[in-house]
Amino acid sequence: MADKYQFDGIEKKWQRHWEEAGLFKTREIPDAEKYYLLEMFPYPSGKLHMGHVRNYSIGDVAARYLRMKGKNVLHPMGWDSFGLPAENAAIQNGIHPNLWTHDNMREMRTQLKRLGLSYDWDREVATCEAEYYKWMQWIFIRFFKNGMAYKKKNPVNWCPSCETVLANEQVVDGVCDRCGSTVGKKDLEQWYLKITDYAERLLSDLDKLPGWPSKVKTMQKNWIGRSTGAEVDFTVEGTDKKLRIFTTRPDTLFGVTYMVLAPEHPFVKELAAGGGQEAQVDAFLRKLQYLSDIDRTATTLEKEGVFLGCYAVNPLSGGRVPVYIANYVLMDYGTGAIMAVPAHDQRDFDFAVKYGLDILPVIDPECPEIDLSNLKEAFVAEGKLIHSGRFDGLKNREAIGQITDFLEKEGFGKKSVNFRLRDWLISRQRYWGTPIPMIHCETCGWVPEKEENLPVLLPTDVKFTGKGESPLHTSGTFRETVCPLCGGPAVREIDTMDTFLDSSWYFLRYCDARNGARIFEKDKAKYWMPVDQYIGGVEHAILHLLYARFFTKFLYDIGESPVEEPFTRLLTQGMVLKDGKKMSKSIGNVVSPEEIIRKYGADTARLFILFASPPEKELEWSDAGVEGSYRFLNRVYRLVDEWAPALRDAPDSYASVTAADREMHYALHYAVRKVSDDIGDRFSFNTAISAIMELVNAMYKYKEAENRSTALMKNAVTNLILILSPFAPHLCEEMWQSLGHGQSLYGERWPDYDENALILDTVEIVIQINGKVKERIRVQSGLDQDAMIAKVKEDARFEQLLAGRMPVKIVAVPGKLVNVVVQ
RNA sequence: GCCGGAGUGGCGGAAUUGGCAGACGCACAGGACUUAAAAUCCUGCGGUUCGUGAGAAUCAUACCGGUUCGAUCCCGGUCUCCGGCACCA
Repeated sequence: MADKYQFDGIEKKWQRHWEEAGLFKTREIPDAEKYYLLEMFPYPSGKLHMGHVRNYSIGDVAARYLRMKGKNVLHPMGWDSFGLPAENAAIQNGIHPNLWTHDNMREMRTQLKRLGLSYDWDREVATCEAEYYKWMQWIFIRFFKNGMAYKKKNPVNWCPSCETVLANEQVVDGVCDRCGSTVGKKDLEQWYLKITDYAERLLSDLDKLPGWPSKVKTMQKNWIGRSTGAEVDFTVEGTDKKLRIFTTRPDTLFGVTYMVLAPEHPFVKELAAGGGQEAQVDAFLRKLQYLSDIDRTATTLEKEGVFLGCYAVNPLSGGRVPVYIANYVLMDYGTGAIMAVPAHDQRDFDFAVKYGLDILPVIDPECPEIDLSNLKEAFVAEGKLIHSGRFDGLKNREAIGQITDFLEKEGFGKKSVNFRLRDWLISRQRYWGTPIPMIHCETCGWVPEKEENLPVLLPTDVKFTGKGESPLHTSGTFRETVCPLCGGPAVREIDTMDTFLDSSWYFLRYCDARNGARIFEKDKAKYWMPVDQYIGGVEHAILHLLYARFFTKFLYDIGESPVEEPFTRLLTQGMVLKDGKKMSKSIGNVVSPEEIIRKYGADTARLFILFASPPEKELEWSDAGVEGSYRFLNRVYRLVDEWAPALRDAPDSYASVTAADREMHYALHYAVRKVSDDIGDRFSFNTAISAIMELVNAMYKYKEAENRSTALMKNAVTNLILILSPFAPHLCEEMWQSLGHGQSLYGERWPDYDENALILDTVEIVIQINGKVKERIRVQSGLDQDAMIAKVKEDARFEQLLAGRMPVKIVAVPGKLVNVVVQ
């Protein structure tokens, strides 16, 4: 007998067997209960890391378990294969992104297969393939035709030396992180998706997702950021112009002492004209131009602004207030203009102090410690209205509604809801992404490509210089085309799509991945959707998961998606750490999955990564822990190896005769129940594995017992292999075969357990005095409270425990304990 | 600043949410096997005090308080760490 099991041969043998037998291919079977299990597909960076191993091991255990429970499980895999790294490789090493990406996909596919993951590879998708992005373009055109995609001029970060657009992350302290030049703004036409039209539904439908972690739902709620308030019109003195502002605090309207417009507000030029402040305004605007969006909106940036030279009139109080522009007001939230109430808003307060503007309290804190005539900071808590005309004396909470109603009645304003969520800027001045299938014609404007002409293929004759706009403009063949409407000369959009679009609907495509005629057959999507369980990193809690929900809702609205919410249950797995830190090349603490698999095998890698920590928590990598998991699998192997010959011809049924038999019988059924519950209900894989370890310990003990039953041992070994098989599938197949089975164990059903086996004749109960454990006694099981108390009173040690004190009260918990309360 | 989450042995974690705190594993120690080592098997393993000893007492789930017969779990406060958002009017 070999000391250690030969994992390498065993694992490769069964991986080949599964592939050749097509064991994990999935069809729609109308009568079977479906289960769609999905892990987030990877970006093909080239090598699998431990985070992938963890993510896909979690999913695979669930998939294998559910199949054995008789579910028709869809478990697909694919590639989020457009993106910047491929293009950087092209710029640096001259490798075409397409080649680089496909090499990486091949490499990683091999690694995934080496982990023994039970995917249906026939449904594999890669977002960079024309057969996939064709439908991405089709969706975009649907967005456009439904008025959900629009083009808008917007300032982007532009490096004058590199001649390229920069992402916000590439602008550090106002300079280009590649060449150090000062980054400026350039107005470019960019495509947007109107995700804000869905803000309300994206928010309220979170309540329909009880299977999501509340943490993720809260993050999405905050991101969408719904605020209710009012829009109010202020007239600009001496003109008929109305300045519309948004406020969540209409109760403070009488405390407005100035107004502020965003520097980009369309009225700025006009209002500044003739006010005598033109030069200052101009200088201020020029200064802001050189700030990146990130710096512009940083809280640390000092509030700054200039007087526009004009005044506005408060519709309620009739008061005349100066109009400013300032860096702390944003054009793309609300109306791009605010009323400033320094007494009750800290930002306005800071600004007012700096520029010597009036501070007028209109809410009385009714607190003697606060001196309203000399505020040190804005008062933002509750109170009663003062200096507010007819609304004086109202609680400010009530005043919000009453003042809003009054504004509406008088035509000065209206109720309003605002979201923090912005429309989704999807244009990327990049090559390796889905071409936006739009064409610009001088006479017809922006026109979508005809659907029968899709896909708009990415050209291959482009240069990767890292300079200029989108590399697509260097293609000699791509840009020039004809207008789909009028047939006149026209040019194609050269920007590509944000890759987050590609990953916003791949789960739908898996339902019918090879369909060349449609995005997917709706019947097939109807069979599989929604995804019953989605598993991935928490870093996607906001963007990816929000975008995927948005796409699903849109596709639902246009009659394509059968569901409104894509993912019923969500598991966000924790990070894999080494020495308390995230594994990273720069720290040099990366553990390579390849090496672990070479040294210990895939089964050990899977087992360890699931045993070391619950799935949602961070996982501290431990080489010693891996050794432990490896030892355990060897321990199982030796046990089965020793017994297999004797078990082949042993009978299946047995009677528990000895005490050891009864213990073994109990341990077996306990383990089956525990593992079933832990995998099926709780996704608590670490405790499932410890339950299997306990079973193995019990079996080692039992095999030394006198008069042990071979039939009982056969039952124990058989069930042990079955319940371990989701975690260590290769070893379990091998052991299953060694018992004389000719077929894969993945044709087997998950074992049942017998409730009766878990009922013991006697149970140990605890005697407590005042809640402290004093004694344990064995009583027959099933006793009611009175019988338990009687048993305790009979016990020889009871009087001794009381030590002469009188019981005041006795509490009994059936099957568990009796607590005697004494003075 | 605002919103979440978490603090349990030397370590990873368990206790399926009010009922025996520390399952299972790692590390460590002792024993068996071995010429020896590795591997394997068995045993022990939170702290303090008492006892030669089987054992007994007592403290212990970040800290302080509360509710309860009983709190790792519920409530109030404090501290620390982690995550998200961050001039959103």
